[in-house]
Amino acid sequence: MPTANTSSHSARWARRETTEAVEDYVKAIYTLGQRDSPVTINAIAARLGVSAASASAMVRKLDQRGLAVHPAYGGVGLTDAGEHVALEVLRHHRLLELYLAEALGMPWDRVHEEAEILEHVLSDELEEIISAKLGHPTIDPHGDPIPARDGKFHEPATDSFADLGAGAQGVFVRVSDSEPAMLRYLSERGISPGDSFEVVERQPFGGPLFVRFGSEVHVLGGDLAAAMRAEVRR
Amino acid sequence: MPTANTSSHSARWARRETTEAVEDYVKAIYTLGQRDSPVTINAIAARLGVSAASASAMVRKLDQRGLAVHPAYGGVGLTDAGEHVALEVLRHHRLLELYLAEALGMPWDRVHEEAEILEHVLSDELEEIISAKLGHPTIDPHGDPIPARDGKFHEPATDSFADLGAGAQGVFVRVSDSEPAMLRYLSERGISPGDSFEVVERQPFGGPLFVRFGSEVHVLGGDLAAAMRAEVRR
DNA sequence: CTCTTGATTATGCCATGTCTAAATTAGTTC
DNA sequence: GAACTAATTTAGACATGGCATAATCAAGAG
Repeated sequence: MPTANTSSHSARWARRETTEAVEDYVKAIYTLGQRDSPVTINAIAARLGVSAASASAMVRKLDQRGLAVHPAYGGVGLTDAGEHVALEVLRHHRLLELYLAEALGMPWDRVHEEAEILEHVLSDELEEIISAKLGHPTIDPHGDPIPARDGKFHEPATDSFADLGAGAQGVFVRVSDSEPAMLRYLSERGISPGDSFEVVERQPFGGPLFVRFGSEVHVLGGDLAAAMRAEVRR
Repeated sequence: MPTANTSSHSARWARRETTEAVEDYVKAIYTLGQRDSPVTINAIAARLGVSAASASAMVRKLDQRGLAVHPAYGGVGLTDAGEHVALEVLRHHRLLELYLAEALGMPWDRVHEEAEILEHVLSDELEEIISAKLGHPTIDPHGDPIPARDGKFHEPATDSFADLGAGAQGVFVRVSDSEPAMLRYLSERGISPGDSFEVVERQPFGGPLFVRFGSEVHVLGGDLAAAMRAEVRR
């Protein structure tokens, strides 16, 4: 006959005072803010696959909880607390990706979605253990930095392949939102995050790119090129 | 403007058609059934820390979903499907415990609660990888069997220390419900799951037991003795 | 100054799971 | 076999968390 109103939800969330959805929103705001500022409600809604109304409502909650700031009809930003949450989730995500791939040998096109689940559930203790096992890495195999436990850090800017011109060189960093199908397609062709490339040629009128990875030249176009992101050497 | 009614809940549960709570109930029914049959609603409620009314309602749902059977006012049992779920969760749990302890060096008094969380989230793929990494173990370090991916298996009966008499010998298997505080207490005294023991003497009137682990004799009584479970050599 | 686009409310729905209080049933005792 | 007790089940609600649609409302573009 327990008197405490301990719903299974509260039991589940007792471990952390943010829900999975809250973490996803905060993460979305953070990553969107990396590229485009200000972050719009619509962008968040699109990223998360919800209606604008829902995003608006949720962002208000984040504001009330002190995780985000959004002046009416203005851009959405994160408070320090919100950024802290975002970085923690991001850290979890990248450590997990790295661990799953390196230590467990999980194929690269799978680690993302697996990490997407586990990132919300990873305890601080386990996070620490994993980080230690990996030798406290500061960048993941994509070349993306892993946030320190509490520190901020500089997330290097990336560009979509669709925006690159001939002659651009750099490192293929990731597929935006890590579409597994695209990752798989690419890996079947020997292209993996972390690979260096050079854009050999670009067809006009939004046409495909000819990109050299190592000695092979591949043709990339359409949604694929748009989704692929590069850290460009400038 | 997505039209599909894809709530974050459904998104979360799309990965598995059972919720965390359902899995907990099924697991509780299974483990309770190991020891005492029939399994009563009250026992489930107590195990899960909810009211009997809640347990009753939930068990009805399990019945409707074809995971459990419970004749009105009768004992609760699992269907094949329910047992399948229970064994899967149990398998997850034990593999995780083993992995966390063996591969990641997490202290024993912590692995249980960590596994309690992760067991609900472990994908089949990751489960398989972990199992392989561990060499497809069939028993966990407690001495408890790890269910095969689909097979049933015999879970050896365990007895509470509180029920043992002088002269009883066996292996200390686990602390019931894995109370971390008790596990910690025991491990500080050099007693771990898997250790062999012999009951040297037992004080009458529900008094403490004197139990030899290796060469040391320890005194165990009260809730501790009641919570400790042994696989007794008969 | 209108028009379009993005943002915000106003409502409502649904799913999960829980609780308390009041029946009801089953089992035990006299 | 009536009465009592313990276990179980209903009845009735509530809280949380999140989403959607429809209809306003703000603001910058022309």
